Order: sequence, then structure tokens, then C-alpha cells
Amino acid sequence: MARKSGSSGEKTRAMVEEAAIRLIARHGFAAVSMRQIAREVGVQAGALYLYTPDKQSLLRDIMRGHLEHLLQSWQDHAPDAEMPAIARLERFVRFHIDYHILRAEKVFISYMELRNLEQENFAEIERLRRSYEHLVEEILTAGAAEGVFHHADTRLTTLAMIAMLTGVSTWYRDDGRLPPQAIATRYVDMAFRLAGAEQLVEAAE
Amino acid sequence: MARKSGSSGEKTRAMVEEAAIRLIARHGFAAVSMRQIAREVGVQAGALYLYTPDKQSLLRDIMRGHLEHLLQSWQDHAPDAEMPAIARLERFVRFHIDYHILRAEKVFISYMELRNLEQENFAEIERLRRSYEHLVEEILTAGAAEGVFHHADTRLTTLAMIAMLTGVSTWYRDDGRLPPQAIATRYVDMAFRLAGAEQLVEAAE
DNA sequence: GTCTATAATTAGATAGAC
DNA sequence: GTCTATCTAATTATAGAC
Repeated sequence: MARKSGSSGEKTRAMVEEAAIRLIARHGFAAVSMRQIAREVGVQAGALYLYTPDKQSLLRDIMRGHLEHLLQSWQDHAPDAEMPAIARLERFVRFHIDYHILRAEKVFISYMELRNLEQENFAEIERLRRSYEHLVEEILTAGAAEGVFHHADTRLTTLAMIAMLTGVSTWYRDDGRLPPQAIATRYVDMAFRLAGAEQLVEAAE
Repeated sequence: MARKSGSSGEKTRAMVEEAAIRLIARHGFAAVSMRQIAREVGVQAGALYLYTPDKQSLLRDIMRGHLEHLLQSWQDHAPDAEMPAIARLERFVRFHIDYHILRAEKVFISYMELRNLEQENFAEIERLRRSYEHLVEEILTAGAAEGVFHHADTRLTTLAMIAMLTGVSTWYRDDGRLPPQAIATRYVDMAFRLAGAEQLVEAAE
């Protein structure tokens, strides 16, 4: 029987992506073979090439899809630019932590597997990553202009904050000590500290 | 000629490790072949097996060597436990940043390639990593006891701080905007903020 | 200590049957 | 849309010459 009864392209396409994400997050892109992905999906290796022209494109599509969805999600419920920077930073941190906990595998892949992208694909993904970083930088700059944030070096504070916030995806476990919301609250506090928010200064006394 | 004149085992051994570190940092462990390493060293692939029983051991030895050296280096110039926590934190941050800039490749490998370690090797390396994390946790705990640090959640602050500090190895470039010492100084400031150090509170007013 | 040669396995990708 | 079969190339690791 060459075609399983009940088989359907779109469903398989989704399963291929899910299996690839799971396996790549666990073992790394280069360590995962097309045959492993196929086995996980329950098809033969050759069938995967109905859904991707090659292995490299599979990785690029996962990362592009993730980053575009991340940016779109933020746009969909970002505060408008007139809101105070401190409220925007809180909103951003909660968004970032929730998103990074909910989609830990894609997040993990998108920053661990940059090395495995070919030049052109790397450039595209890196552009998306940078536009996400700029969201933070913009909020920190606005807060300094408002006089509510006091950070010495905006660029370095941005890099430090992104690294700090994104780190959650390396250790979060569903059965961990804290529920996602409690984690987010603590990260909001720490983000305020890094930004030198005046509120925090008072709270620390 | 089966053996090159002037060849010497110890020198080659060092070259193998250096080449492996450089290539793995750039492309990832699974993506680097023994032949690539051999080519970089200037020997044939078979000759590598004089220095490592297999590819997996090569990775484990790199990571183990790095972490043991990291821990030893800290021990060698760690402040004694009687020093104020705030001074110990500053010393730690400067040590960490300098070390992570100087040995960026090994650092990078040791946290990117954990997935590629077999179970037993992973457990060993993970133990070393955790003992390094505990250094930070201990300083934060001591500072809270002294009343000079005010952080809400010691464990989470530790994780956030490690992630923030280690992030430097993902973006540092020798020809970048800031020299290592200036970077370290800014990270000391940010570490104090995260820890809720009183000094910083005053400075922010 | 290193080379050459090679065994054994596995990889990515394609062709053609159904 | 999927399978089976297969091509080609690359991989880890070993054996034996020098």
C-alpha cells in the first residue's frame, strides 16, 4: 500500500514541523537526521521532501516562522507609544517571559542554531532578531528621556536584559518551583532594577 | 614517509584541541567532522585517534578541561569569605567577564554543546557547571544576610545574573566598541542593580 | 607518530511504483 | 501522498605499513 488510508498532506506537514522542532531542540540541528524526523512522524524519509526542498530550508522556515510570529504577537498587543516607558517595559517583560515559556523549543532553536544557517538565511534571521532587540532598546531610551530610567549604557543594558530574560528558556520546566506568572513578576522586578527605574529604588529602601 | 620530520606528539595534541575548539565553536560539535579537525591540524584523520579514543571524548575533555580550569582560576584569586559580599560580587563579575571574553570559544562550547554529551558525560559536566553557579548564589545569600543586598528571590536572581553575565560571550568582538575592562565595569554596575545593592540605590538617585 | 587504505555505517536526496 | 529502493557522498573508526 503506497498511501496510507486517512493520510493527509496538511496534517503531515504540521507533524513534520513539530517533530523537527522537538528533535532539533533536544539534539541540535546537525545531530538530527532526516530519517529520525521521518521516523518520529511515521513516514519514510523520502516523503519529507514533499514538504521541504532540503534540510537547511526546514531549519530556516522554523526560525523564520518563529521570529515572524514573535514580532507579530508583540505588535498585536503592544502598548501604544504614548504609554509611560515603565508600563511598556513591564508589558514587554511579561510578554517575553510568557512567550518564551510557552514556546521554549522554538526559542531555543532560534538562538542555538544560528550557526547552522547558510549565509543568506543567517542574514535574514539575524535581521529579524535584531528588530526584536530594538524593541527593548527603544523602551529603555524612551524611559531615559522621560527621566524614569537611569541606565549608564543603553546598548549594553539592552544586551544584558535580553540575555537575562531569554535565559528563562534554558531552565524552565513545567513542574518547576514557580508558575509562569510568578516567574514573570520576578523578572519584571529585575528588569526594572537593570533599567534603573525609580520605582524600584524606592521599593528597595 | 610515514612520519613527518619534526613531528611531536605533545605539540600535535595541543593543536588537535585548539582546532577542535575553534571549529566546534564556529559550527557546532555535530556539524564538525574528524576529518575537518585533522585537516586544520595538518594530519590525516586516523592520526587523531592517538589523542582521543573517540569524538565524544574529545568534546567531554574540552568541556571538563574548561570548567575545571574556570573553577580553579576562581579559587586562585577568589576573595576570602570574610570580605564584604559587595566586594566579593564585584570581584566575581570582573573575573567572570574577563574570563568569558578571553576564552569565549570554550565558554560558548560548554554551554551550547551540553546536548551532545552522552548521559554519563553530561552528568559530570553539569555537576561542574552547577558548582560554578553556586558561587554566585552563595555571594548573593551572604549579601542579603549582611543587609547590603535586597533581592526578592535568590535562586532566580542567580539564574538571571549568570545568564546576563554569560551573554557577553555571544556578542563580544575584539574590535568592538568597548575594551574588556570597560565592559566589566558596566557589568559590575548591572550586577549590583540586580542584587539590589544599597550603593547602587544611592547612585541612582 | 603519522600515513594510507579501508571497513562499516549513515547521511541527504532522488526516481519511480502504487 | 507515501513507500521502496537506491545513488552518491560523507562519516567514525580501525589495521597495518613505515
